[in-house]
Amino acid sequence: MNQRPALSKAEMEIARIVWDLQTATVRDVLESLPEGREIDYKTVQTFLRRLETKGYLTSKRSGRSLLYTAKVRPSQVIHETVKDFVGRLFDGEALPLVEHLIREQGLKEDDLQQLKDMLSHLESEQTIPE
Amino acid sequence: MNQRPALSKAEMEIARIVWDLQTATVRDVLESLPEGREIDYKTVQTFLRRLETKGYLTSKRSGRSLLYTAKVRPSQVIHETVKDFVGRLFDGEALPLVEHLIREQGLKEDDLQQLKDMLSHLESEQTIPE
DNA sequence: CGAAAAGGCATACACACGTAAGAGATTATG
DNA sequence: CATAATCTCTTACGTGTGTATGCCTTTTCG
Repeated sequence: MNQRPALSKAEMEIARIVWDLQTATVRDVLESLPEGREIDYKTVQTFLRRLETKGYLTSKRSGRSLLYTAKVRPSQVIHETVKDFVGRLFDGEALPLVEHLIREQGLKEDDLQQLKDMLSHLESEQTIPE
Repeated sequence: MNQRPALSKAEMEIARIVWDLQTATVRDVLESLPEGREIDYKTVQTFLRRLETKGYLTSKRSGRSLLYTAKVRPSQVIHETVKDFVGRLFDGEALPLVEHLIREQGLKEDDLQQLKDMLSHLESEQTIPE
């Protein structure tokens, strides 16, 4: 079904920036790095090239520089990544992870309320016909 | 706070088996590998040794072989791992991940019900004082 | 008893990763 | 225009990762 090689942590970090910018040059990405994340122009360049090689991005020349954009839908990549994660840490069971998130990771009052709302809504949309 | 080097995927796989067995020899782990996961005795041995070096397990000699057990609470490791994951993929926001899990990953009717129950329960325990 | 089995410890080895330097081309600037 | 700044492309390099081999010792079994 899929079969691009998996993204490493740093690659994911860079990919997310490109997704966010929609289309970006090496420099764009470099400048969008969060405060304090000091990494060389050349390094960013390497990551973008690798992301293209791995099939996650495509590039198009624009003047003397390259414009990178997503080749695979970000949501797709996220989906796969989460799935793999759940698989490896929770035996593929999503519920225990949700449970964990609610109990032990920062879900606040507000979030809980939103979550409840979401669940009620689901109830009405129930059995969404494809 | 923490500061063991992170676990790699394969290391996590092995660690989880040890946690599950509570205490395990190389051979125990080898035999607890899931169907189809063919990996050499020596390889398992290497992983266990690395897990010890990284500070996740300790070993105690028993006869001629070594018994490995958790040195850090599994829940702790899970917690850190999930946190890192949420950090890298969802900007540290747990809610979007929960949302994702509900919408796109296998949460079924049943799970949703359980989830709702859990939420109502939380309501009663509410505002747990630190 | 002597060979095979089972262990440990040390070492290996190819490929992935994070990070970048070097070389060469193009563009901008004092 | 000569020099500095930017870019790309290629190559590098230490460390991590997945998977094991080698060698040595202690058990076990035919």
